[in-house]
Amino acid sequence: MRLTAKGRYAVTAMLDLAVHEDEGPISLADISRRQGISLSYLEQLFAKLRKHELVNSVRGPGGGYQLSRAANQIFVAEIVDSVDENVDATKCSGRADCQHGEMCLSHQLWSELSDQIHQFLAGIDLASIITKREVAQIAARQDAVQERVQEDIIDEIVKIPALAEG
Amino acid sequence: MRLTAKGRYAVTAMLDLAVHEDEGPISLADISRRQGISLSYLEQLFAKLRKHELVNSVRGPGGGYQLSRAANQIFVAEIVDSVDENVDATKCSGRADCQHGEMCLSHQLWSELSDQIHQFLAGIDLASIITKREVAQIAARQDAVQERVQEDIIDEIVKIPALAEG
DNA sequence: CCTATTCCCGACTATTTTAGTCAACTAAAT
DNA sequence: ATTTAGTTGACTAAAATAGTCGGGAATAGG
Repeated sequence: MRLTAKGRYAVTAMLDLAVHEDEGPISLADISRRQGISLSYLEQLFAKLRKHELVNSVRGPGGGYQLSRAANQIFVAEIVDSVDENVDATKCSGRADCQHGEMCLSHQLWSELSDQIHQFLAGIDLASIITKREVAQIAARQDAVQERVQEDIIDEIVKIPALAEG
Repeated sequence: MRLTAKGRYAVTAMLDLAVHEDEGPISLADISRRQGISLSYLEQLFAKLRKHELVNSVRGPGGGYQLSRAANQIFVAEIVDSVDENVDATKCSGRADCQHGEMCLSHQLWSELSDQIHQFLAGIDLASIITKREVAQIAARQDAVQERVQEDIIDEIVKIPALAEG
């Protein structure tokens, strides 16, 4: 799981779509103007969002993009994953200098951490972000999530194979 | 909050320090060898970790780096923040095209999300990652024992004449 | 049909970040 | 003194990010 400005742009744009959901298709030009993201860059991002079926497109005058599902069925993790195209995965599987295990340990520790962040973002949908804008509500709900997630990560970490000597 | 390979390297290196905590100062050369990170790149990362007082340095032969605090007092979020040097903050504070508010809404939504991720990582310390893993090793060993016992029982069962099929 | 709008697509480019190199230097231990 | 190892800064190659450009193709309205 990577978190960069690219993902933020995508989530921002999707939030814009969700907010203006009832106005019919929203053109990228509108999003560009409202969110301060260049049109061409939005085109690249939406090509990926469309490929991952998070949005539908409508061509022609009055056309634009719409959410492919209800806003409460689209989760932040999906959006970030769509535009980040994460390729690397474990990164040390099958590598020679990973044989003595210590390196794999760290990789896996990070991987588990990353998975937990992913789960965290997989639990947050666009609608909940928009409708529950009161900070206290969001914070309270996510504290509960956070607690569970932290227990989970410990559970996952204890499954990691033994560490080689220093 | 950004999550990239850079932060992963830093966390990996800090985990290495924590694991070998009782061996005195750990040289970057050791970490480089064990974790497969280039020495010079580690130097850059540790310059920042040192600046943020997450590690202490010891010069000369037998020198190296040590955690500046107990491993259970060093949290993943601190490490990531140290090497990422996040500068941008709100990014739209005081900008002209943010006057009509809509852009600021999205920025703020993302900002809140980002804060939650940060809080999540701020709750995970190095020690909890490592100590729980040791518990796991014991558990894994016991699992292995239990497995063998079960196999033995099955071996015995198949030898019972009454169960032999015609 | 024509035309404006808008998505669609690929190639291209500039900037920034990542990751790493190199070299010279300082501190300390033997 | 010599060796080990941190400290610093300048430099570079490669990748990702962010954006540009130019042409398409679909479609609504006239």
